[in-house]
Amino acid sequence: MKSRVSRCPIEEVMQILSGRWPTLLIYYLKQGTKRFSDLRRDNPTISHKMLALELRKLEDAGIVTRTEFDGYPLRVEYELTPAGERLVPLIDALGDWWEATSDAGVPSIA
Amino acid sequence: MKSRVSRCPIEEVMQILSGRWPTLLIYYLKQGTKRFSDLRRDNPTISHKMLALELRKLEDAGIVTRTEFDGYPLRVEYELTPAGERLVPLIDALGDWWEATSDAGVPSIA
DNA sequence: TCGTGGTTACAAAAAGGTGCGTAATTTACT
DNA sequence: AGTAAATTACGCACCTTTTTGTAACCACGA
Repeated sequence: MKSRVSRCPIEEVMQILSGRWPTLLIYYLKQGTKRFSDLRRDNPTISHKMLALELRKLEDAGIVTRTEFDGYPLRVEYELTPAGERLVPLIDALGDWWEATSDAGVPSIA
Repeated sequence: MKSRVSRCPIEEVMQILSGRWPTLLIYYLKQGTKRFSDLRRDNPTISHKMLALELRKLEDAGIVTRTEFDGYPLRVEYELTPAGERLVPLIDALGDWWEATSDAGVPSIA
């Protein structure tokens, strides 16, 4: 999804949150500051390329901060911004909604 | 995104809502019952293949109902389920969040 | 030589677009 | 009256575009 079709804010958010990783990364980052390698350990199936790309996307969107500590082994920390923290409950609400609807069986009949 | 990496409900919702179309279709369907061709007119850049696929996905997820009226030119109507209507405010909240954070300028400095 | 946090190039996989076919009936034209 | 064409909501096959994975490389030190 490289370009937008409307100027709607909803489409813009979905452009950022779409895909497997963004919400998962936010989920792990709400536990606190994480380093690149921490996030790779948290979900081992992401490739380092994808992790780098997704983190950049979240950074550009103002959801995470990237802090580089220059030193010997080179250390970078990722953390949710205040805006990112405000996003967390909204994502959780989606998860809750899904749990509720799938618990209710087939909603098209009920 | 064909398979899941965890059993997390958030990942499951994102599997359904990811991409350009799902939220847009829900947006138009909250205006009321729509037919296939209505939805194509609402957003002209979707192909009929994509529209059919996305509608099936939303149907399987219990977000929309598909009602087939068999007749001469064949008529099918799509409508939000109660669960789908409960989802609408959550999506709107994401849009509002995005508007608020992007209005605030660059959040990484502010 | 390994670990850190990447970038780049190439390849594989997935997503998406295009156009054709379909069924049944109305309408349009001759 | 007979024929052709249009409508509706797709499914299917083929092909292009986009996304993602893989692997290699980088610098810097312990």
